[in-house]
Amino acid sequence: MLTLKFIQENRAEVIEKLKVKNFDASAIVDQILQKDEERKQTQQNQDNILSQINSISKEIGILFKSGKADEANAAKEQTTHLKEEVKELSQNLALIETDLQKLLVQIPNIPHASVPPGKGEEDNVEIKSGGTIPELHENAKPHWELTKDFDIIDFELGVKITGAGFPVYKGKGARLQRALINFFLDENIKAGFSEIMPPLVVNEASGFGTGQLPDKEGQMYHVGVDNLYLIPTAEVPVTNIYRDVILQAKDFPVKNTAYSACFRREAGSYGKDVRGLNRLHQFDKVEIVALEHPEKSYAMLDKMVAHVETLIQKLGLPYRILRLCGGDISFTSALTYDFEVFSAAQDKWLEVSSVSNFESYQANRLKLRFKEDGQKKTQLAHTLNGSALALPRIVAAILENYQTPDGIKIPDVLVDYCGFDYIK
RNA sequence: GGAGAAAUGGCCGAGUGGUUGAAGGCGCACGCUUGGAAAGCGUGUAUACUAUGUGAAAUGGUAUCGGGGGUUCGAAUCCCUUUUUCUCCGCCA
Repeated sequence: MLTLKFIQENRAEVIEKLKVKNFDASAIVDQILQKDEERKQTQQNQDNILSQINSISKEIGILFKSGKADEANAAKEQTTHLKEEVKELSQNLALIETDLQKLLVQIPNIPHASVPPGKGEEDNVEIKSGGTIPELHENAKPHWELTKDFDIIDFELGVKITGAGFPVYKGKGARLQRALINFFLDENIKAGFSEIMPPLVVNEASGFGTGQLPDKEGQMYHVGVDNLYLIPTAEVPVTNIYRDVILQAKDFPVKNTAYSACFRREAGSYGKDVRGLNRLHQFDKVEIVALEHPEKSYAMLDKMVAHVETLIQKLGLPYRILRLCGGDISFTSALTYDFEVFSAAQDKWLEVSSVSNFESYQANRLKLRFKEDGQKKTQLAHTLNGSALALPRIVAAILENYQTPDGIKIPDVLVDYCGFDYIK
């Protein structure tokens, strides 16, 4: 979330810039500013009274020590009405603070100046493309037929065991999966990210820290008995490593990568692009997460985008990079680049990565701060993350684009990881 | 799952109702000392909100001793609750 201070000092700018995200912040910003005034007033009153009580208490202590019990007992009575006042004020203050919090959480992150205006995905701006779209043979098939023909991914079996959207990877299909995970992790490590194996379930505080809670609650699987959530992305546990942490400026950049299974309920998205591997409830993804100094976070974003691009290039897939418009960018992001690969048999672009700079929006929720050398003041760090990469659609594109009349050719970089060069 | 013990600052560790944001030590920073270093000496060393205020600073108030709640004029200290850790028992990949 945005900091109160920022909203106070940049009221007009906040409202103006959020228009790019098609969000009218004016009413809510005013409510926030008003609530905060209330909060300050109430807290000042409370602090004053507490201060009085504290000093009376000290006196009482001294009186008792010097044997003046009578005077001490008399002093006690002074505090009774003060205590009542404090009780009321603190209850009030708690209410005001929850209200304020609820309001603050409703304001999306400010989009970066380069975010194009727009309503939806049709307004995203293509900034780069690469690779060549293959010419497929006559009998080319979409991946959901290929997976069946070669018996490498079994969707029906997943339905039996769990439900729709939980495929079972078999034989070379499973092996390809593992190969991709290892390939991505190794490449990320070479690019300076250090590997993390995080928990796959997180608590409420972590869900809040990265912005999934409270608003996207319905998108996560919830383990009710223990009040835990299955992670929708490794971003959640990995970024939360740094919740309530104060770094030194010299610690930057912090770069982590993690493979995890990801779980998404995808409530409300049935019926649209859900065939085969296009949209799953459980899928594998390798994530990169970076923490950076505010002055350097956009340079880091560029590096991350360039790195993700090399992964796709090494796999030999046709791709394009989009700068998301205000209508398509996420609530918490300031600037996002999406990567899409072209899946030839479906004749369709599939999103395989989303690389974002959240600036201090997540950091504020996380209380992730840093200190400049020798400075006492803390500042919020910037957080960034991206997929590098999400597997299912990469697999879909590999299967479709690399299919030949003789079977599916494995991209060169994966052959050693797979231990085979064709799926026949 | 059952029984017991514990949780204090960057770390170790004292502290069972009264000027305790918290002894002492370590670490760290700065200064003195030195040809330089070590040792020694001195000073400093949490976070948030807030008031006054500044070029920067500084000073005051409030809160925080795992989390939440309570008792009390006053809580690190007493009570309740919750989480985590350790030990023992049970179960188990």
